[in-house]
Amino acid sequence: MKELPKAYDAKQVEDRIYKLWEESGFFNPDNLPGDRKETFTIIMPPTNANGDLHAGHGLVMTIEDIMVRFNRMRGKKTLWLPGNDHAGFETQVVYEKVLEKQGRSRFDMAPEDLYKEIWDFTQNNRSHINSQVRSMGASCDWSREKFTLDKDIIETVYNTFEKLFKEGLVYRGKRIVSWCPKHQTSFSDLEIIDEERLDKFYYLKYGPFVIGTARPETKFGDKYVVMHPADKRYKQYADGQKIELEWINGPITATVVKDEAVDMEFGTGVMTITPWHDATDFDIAERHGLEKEQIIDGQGKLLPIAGEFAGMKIAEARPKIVEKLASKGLVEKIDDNYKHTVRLCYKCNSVIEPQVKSQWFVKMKPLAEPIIKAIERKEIKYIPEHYEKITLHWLHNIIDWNISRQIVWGIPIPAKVCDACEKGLPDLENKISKCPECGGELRKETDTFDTWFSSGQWPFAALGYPDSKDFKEFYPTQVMETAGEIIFFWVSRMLMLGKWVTGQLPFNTVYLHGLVLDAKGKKMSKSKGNVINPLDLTAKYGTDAFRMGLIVGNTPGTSLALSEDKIKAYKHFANKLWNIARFVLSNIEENISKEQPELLPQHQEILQKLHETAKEVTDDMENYRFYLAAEKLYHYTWHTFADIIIEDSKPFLQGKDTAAKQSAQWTLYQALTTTLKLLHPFCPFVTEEIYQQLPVKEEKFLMIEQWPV
RNA sequence: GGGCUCGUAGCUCAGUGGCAGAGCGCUUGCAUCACACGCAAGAAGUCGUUGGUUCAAAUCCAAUCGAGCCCACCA
Repeated sequence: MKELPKAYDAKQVEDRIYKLWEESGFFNPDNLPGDRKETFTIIMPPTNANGDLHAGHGLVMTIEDIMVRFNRMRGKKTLWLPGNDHAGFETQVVYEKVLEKQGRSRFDMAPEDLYKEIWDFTQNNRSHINSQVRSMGASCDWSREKFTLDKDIIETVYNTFEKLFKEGLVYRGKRIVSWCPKHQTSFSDLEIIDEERLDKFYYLKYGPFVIGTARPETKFGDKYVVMHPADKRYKQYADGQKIELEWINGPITATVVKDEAVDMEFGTGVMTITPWHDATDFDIAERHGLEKEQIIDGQGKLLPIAGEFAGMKIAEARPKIVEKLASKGLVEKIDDNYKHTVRLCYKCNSVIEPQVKSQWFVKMKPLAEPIIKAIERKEIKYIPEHYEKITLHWLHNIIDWNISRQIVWGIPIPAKVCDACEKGLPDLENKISKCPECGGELRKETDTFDTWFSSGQWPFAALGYPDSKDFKEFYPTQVMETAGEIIFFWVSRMLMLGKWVTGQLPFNTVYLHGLVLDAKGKKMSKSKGNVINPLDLTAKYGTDAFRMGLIVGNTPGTSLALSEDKIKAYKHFANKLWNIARFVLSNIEENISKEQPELLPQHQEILQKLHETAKEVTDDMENYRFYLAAEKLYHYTWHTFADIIIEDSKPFLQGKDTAAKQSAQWTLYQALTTTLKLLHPFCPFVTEEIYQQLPVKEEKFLMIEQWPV
C-alpha cells in the first residue's frame, strides 16, 4: 500500500479526477454499464453566456449533481443535459456596458455588426463558464451540450411560434406595452419592478371640473373627461357632451365620457385620460372607441403636441408645465405627499413609459388552463409545496405575454408585418410579400423574441423534439431544479409551452432553491461589493467543502447565508474522511477478501447500524431532503465511524487474535466503502480519490458503483 | 389591496404531537502511534407574545407583534 499524504489536498486532486470521469464517458447515459431500463433526466438550467459562475450557479450545480450521481448509482440511465442561454436582453445589457467602456453605443451600430460582436462575446463566455461548471464537479453529458441559438433549437422555436399563430394563440396587436426609454425596448409584465414613492399630486382646473394627476406632462392631448356613470355629483353632464375649455396651450373642446373604471372615492372622481401612456386610460379608450395620441417619444421626450415644451425630457418639463398652468390660474392645489407606485425597468431603474405599439403577444389563458388542471390533479410535485399555491394564483390571473423585444441580440421573430394595417403573420420561409388583409407591402419583422420564449421550450427543444431518439427516450424529464425566483419567468412557462407543444408535461417534479446570500444574510450585488465568487472558495477550501457548505442546513426554497467559516468546517470534514481512509487502508491487507469472514457480535452490530443509516439517508435522498442526508452522513462519518468504530477497532488490530482482527478489518473496510458511496453525491472528488486507492473494489470508478441500499 | 415565507443556543439553521438538536463560535485541558484541518471535557435556549385543542404543544388551531418576499392598471 502506497503512503498517502497526511492531509487531503483538493487542489492536487480535482482537475485530475474530473478529467478521469470525463474521459471515462460515463457522463453519457448511453455508455453506462449494465442494462438500465429506467431513465433519470435533468435538463440543466442553461447558464447565461455572458459572465462568470456565481454562487447561485454553484448551488444549482451542486443540488443537481447530487440528484444525478445518486440516480446514476442507483442504476438508472441518467442524463444531465447542459446548455447555455443567449439570454437576449440580459446579454445585450452586459455587452452595452462593454461598448460604453469603449466609448461606443449600440444605437450607432449596424444591427448585423452588433449581432456579430455579441455572438463572438458569448462564444468566448460559453467555454469560460462551462469550464467553471466542470470545476464544480458537475457530471453532465457534455456530448449533448446545447445552446439556445443552435440551428435546431431555433427551428423548434419557429415551429412553435407558427403553430401558436395558426391556433390563434399568438397575435400581433397594437396595445399598450411597458417601454424602457433607456434601453429602447418593450418588456413583459415580469420585467417590471414596482417601487413605492412619494410624489406631488396636482389638482388642475379642467373647465368646470377639477382633475387630479401625478403626471401633468402627459396632459397636453387630454380631450376626454371621464367620470363614473353613477356619480351623482356629475349627473348633469351627459356621456358624449362637448365642453369648451381653456387648457395648457389654449382653448380645446373636451368630451364627457362615462365609465365604470373611475373610482368615485379617488380625488374628485373625475379624470382626463392619456390612452397612449397609461394602461387604464388605454382600456377606457378602447371601450369607447376614443382617439389616442402619442405625447412622449421613445426616448422619453415630449413631442410637438407639447408646443413650447417639445423636445424636453419629462423631468425637466414637468415643473415648467406646472408653472405655466399656475400662471393661467389652472392649478387648484398641489399635494406634496402623494404615495403611489411607479413602475421601473428591472435593469436600469428608469421609469417605464407605457407606449402604444404593435407587438406580438401570446394568449395565455388557454395555455394556463391545462397546467392548472395538472396541478390540481397532483401531476406536478412542487418542492417546497407552497410554490404550488403561488403558481396557481399566478396562472389564474395570467395576462397575455408580450414576446417581442426591440433588441438585436435574440432569435429574430420569423414574421412579416404590414405597416398599413398593422397585420402580422409568421413567414418561416421568407416568401410572403403582400398583406393578405389589405394588399399592402409587407416588411420583415425586426423584433426578436423575449429570451424566455425560447428558454420556455428548452426541455423538449434541447432533447431534439419531435423526432430524435433522445426526445423519445428522455422526455418527459423527471426533475426541474432551479431558483424559486424564476418560477413565473421560466418554470411556469416551460410547463405551459411543454404541455401545449408535446402534449406532455416537461417534468413532474419542480425543486426550487432559494437565494444564496452573503454571510450576513444580505443579497449579493456588485454595487454592495459583497459578491462571493465560488471559484475563490473552491480554490481555498476545495469543491467538496464548498458543495457541503451549500447543502447542509439549506432547506428547499429558503435562502442561505453563505459563510466562509461554514465552508472551512467542511474542508476539515473532507480531511477527516481522508484520514479515516488512511487509517483503514494502512490497517487492512492488500488482498482483503470480498467474502465476509466470521464477524464478532459487536462488528455485526456496527454493520447493522451502518445499514440503517444508509437506509435513512436513501429515504432522505428519495424525498429531496439533501440537507438532512448530508448532515446525517457528516455525523455518522465523524462521530460514529471515526470516534467509535475506529477507536474500538484499535485493540483488535493490534491484538494477537487473528479471527478478531479479520473481523475488525472487514468491518472497517465495509464501513469505508459504504461511507464513500453514500458521500459520493455530496463530496464527489475526495470520495473518488480515496476509491481509486482501494485495493479491492467492484468498479473502475466510484461514480458508477452501486448505491448500498 | 391580496398572497406567501420566516421568528428555536452568540451566529447560521435542523426538528413539526411525547425528556430541547447540529455545525460554527466560545471556555478548559491535551503534541495520544489516522487526523492539531485533531482529541477530550464543558458552558450556553421560559423554541417571538397571548389564548385555545390535547393525558402531552417548539410542533396543531386562533389572535397578535416583528422580519422578509411576491402579486395588483386607482388617475
